[in-house]
Amino acid sequence: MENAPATGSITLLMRLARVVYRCSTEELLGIRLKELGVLAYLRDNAEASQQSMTQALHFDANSCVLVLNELEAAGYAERRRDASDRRRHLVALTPAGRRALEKAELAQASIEDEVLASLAPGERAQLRQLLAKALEAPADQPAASAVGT
Amino acid sequence: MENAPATGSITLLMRLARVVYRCSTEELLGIRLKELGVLAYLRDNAEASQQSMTQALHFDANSCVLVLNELEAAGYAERRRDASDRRRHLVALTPAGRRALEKAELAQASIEDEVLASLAPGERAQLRQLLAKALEAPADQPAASAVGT
DNA sequence: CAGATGTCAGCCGCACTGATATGA
DNA sequence: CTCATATCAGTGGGGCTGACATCT
Repeated sequence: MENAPATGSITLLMRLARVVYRCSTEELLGIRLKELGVLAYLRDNAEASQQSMTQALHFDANSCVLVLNELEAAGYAERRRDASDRRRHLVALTPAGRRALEKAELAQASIEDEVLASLAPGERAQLRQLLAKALEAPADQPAASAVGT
Repeated sequence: MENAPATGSITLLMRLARVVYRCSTEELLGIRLKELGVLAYLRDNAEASQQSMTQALHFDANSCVLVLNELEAAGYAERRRDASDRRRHLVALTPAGRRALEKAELAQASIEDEVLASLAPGERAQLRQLLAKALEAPADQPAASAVGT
């Protein structure tokens, strides 16, 4: 009988996330883990607005601003006004940012190698696909604002 | 050629973790997400020492103490001295704790249902297995204490 | 005017560090 | 004395909320 819930996926995910977070130090990556995520997004989405970033990365708008402040100060990203809508900032990766990203991803690969040490290469690829697919969804609905106060 | 790194598993994992964290409010679960993890561990490991908890859950020792303080105050867990080694506390789930856990896991299941909405049931099971397997490993080695200073 | 976008200040929860107490 | 276990206080980061400025 399977009335033993055996620990939900969410709990497992958060455990793994803690392990990853702990291992992903700035010393190893060169930049912070959050910054890596932003830079990776900028590589694939040049000229992105900050709003699209926050949605795609599931970031808080404020976190986004703060990270971009750091990235811009470090010379890794640039904010430019959108000429067609001057409320917006278009964010772009700089060459230095690209280099920092590549370096960070190299370090991250070896971290991933340890964290996922017990998974075979095929399993890691599978995990990656599943994560990517899960994130493709509009999975943000707080699910029960109707639960109420 | 695949020189497009296409966003690492770690980055994806942290993104999903943010989504999960955001959705897993105390209002929905009845308890905090961290507490749920601890209660779930206690269900499967009665009479566990706090040290074994921190290792298994990848928790900080201090976080562990704080969570147990809350759980004990709420009447969901109990700390007892180990008679054979009086330095240790043996932590046990109370009946109330079990009920809170079951309620929380029910809520968590529906959260999981939304977060993983774009995954088919089989894929969710697969994801769960992969996460569990990844956590089975001694994947904690900081990987480069030799890098630093 | 309302609405959208981005920025900033402040609060809270969480992880980590270092110091302390107790017991083996 | 040492080591292990647990506890606590303090610090740094991350995420969130609310107020504000700018622009459509």
